Amino acid sequence: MNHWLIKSEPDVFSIRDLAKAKRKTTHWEGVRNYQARNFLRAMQVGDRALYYHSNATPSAVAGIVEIVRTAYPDPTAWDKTSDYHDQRASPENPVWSMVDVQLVEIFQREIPLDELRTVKALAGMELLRRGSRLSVQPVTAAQFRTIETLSHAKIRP
DNA sequence: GCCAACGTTGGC
DNA sequence: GCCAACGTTGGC
Repeated sequence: MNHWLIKSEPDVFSIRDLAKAKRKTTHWEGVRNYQARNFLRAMQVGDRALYYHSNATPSAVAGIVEIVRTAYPDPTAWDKTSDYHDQRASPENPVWSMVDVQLVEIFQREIPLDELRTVKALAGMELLRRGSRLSVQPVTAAQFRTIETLSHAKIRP
């Protein structure tokens, strides 16, 4: 099982929106970066991902989701009315992929970015790299566990 | 709203 | 293949 981190702007689709969705599941559409797409394609059913709120106050890891369907064509790519429309895409040549994710847990306590930066065990995280903007990225099992544990801590460190 | 860092595009 | 111009991401 692999671990991941996926970003969403809460103004667009927050983890609470996911909690309200049918079966607490959504299509992870709109990824338009090749590196991120390739990580989507590497996801397996049962993999877990940290749900990160970007462009938020504060930006933070907000919870955990599980991959419940592996990558398949993202139809918003050839939908002219979609914000995610891409000229090059068509049903015959989808170009972009999405997976389905299901809510596992909303953290009792979100872990803000500035706190993540203080945790030694997380020093190698892609998210924390200067200038990093990758919206789908792998995390190690140890990094995943560290963040999960922080979210359950009763007292702020 | 600003702007640094990044990815993509397209001229050459 | 280089690289300048451009558009986007995302922290602040």
